[in-house]
Amino acid sequence: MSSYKDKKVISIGTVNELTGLSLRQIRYYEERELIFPERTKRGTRKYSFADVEVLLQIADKREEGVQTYEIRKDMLRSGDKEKVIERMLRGQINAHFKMK
Amino acid sequence: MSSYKDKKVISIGTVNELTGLSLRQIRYYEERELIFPERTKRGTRKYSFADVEVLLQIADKREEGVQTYEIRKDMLRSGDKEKVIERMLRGQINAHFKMK
DNA sequence: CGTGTAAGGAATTCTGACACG
DNA sequence: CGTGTAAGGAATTCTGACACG
Repeated sequence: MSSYKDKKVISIGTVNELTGLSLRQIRYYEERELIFPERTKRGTRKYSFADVEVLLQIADKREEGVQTYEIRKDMLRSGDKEKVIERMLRGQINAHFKMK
Repeated sequence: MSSYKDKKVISIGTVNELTGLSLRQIRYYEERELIFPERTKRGTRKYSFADVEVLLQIADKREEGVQTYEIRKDMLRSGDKEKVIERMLRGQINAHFKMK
C-alpha cells in the first residue's frame, strides 16, 4: 500500500529544487492545507514524492490564476478522494500530537 | 527505468533514522565504495531509497562479521551487476565532476 | 579495520513579522 | 491573497584528525 512514493523523507530545500517553488510558497501551501508534510522531532518538514507531485499540480493551478482556496476545493472534489483525505488526516494527526 | 526508488533526495540524517547506522558508518561505507550518494552544490550527501536498502544489507553483513572489502566483492559478484555498476559509475562520475 | 568523538565552519530550517497590494 | 525578505536562534552536515585496536 504505502511505498517509497509516500514516505516522508525529503527536506524542504530539496523540494524547492524538485519543484522550483520557493520555500515561502511551499510553507504557505501547507498553511492553506493543500499539503501535509511530517515533522521531525526538531520540527523540520519532511515531504514525500507524492507531496512533490501535488505541489507541482498546485504550481500549475496557481499559474492559471486559481486561488489556493479553490485548489483545495478541487482537490477534495477530484479523483482519489481517499488519498487526499488520508493525507489530510495524517496532517491533522501530526499537528495534534505536536500540539501545534 | 529510474523511478522514485533511485532518486537521490534523502539527507544523511534521515538515512541514519531509516537504517539505524551512525553518520560515521554511513560515510565510511561510502569511503569504502559500497555506496554512492550524490552531492548537492554545497557538498551535502543525498541518498536514494535504493541506497538505503543497500545500507541495510551492508549492516546485516557487518553484523555477521563480514569486512567491507568482502562485502564490496560480494556486491560486484551478486545478482544485479548492472545496478551495481550503474551506481558505481554514477559515483565515479560525480566524484570526477566535483573533482574530489 | 571499523567506528567514536571533539572541533570549527558553513549552510539549512524554523517562526513571527512587516511589506505590498 | 500570495509571496518576498530581514532577523535570530537552533540543529545539520562537512572534513580532517586523534583514538583504540
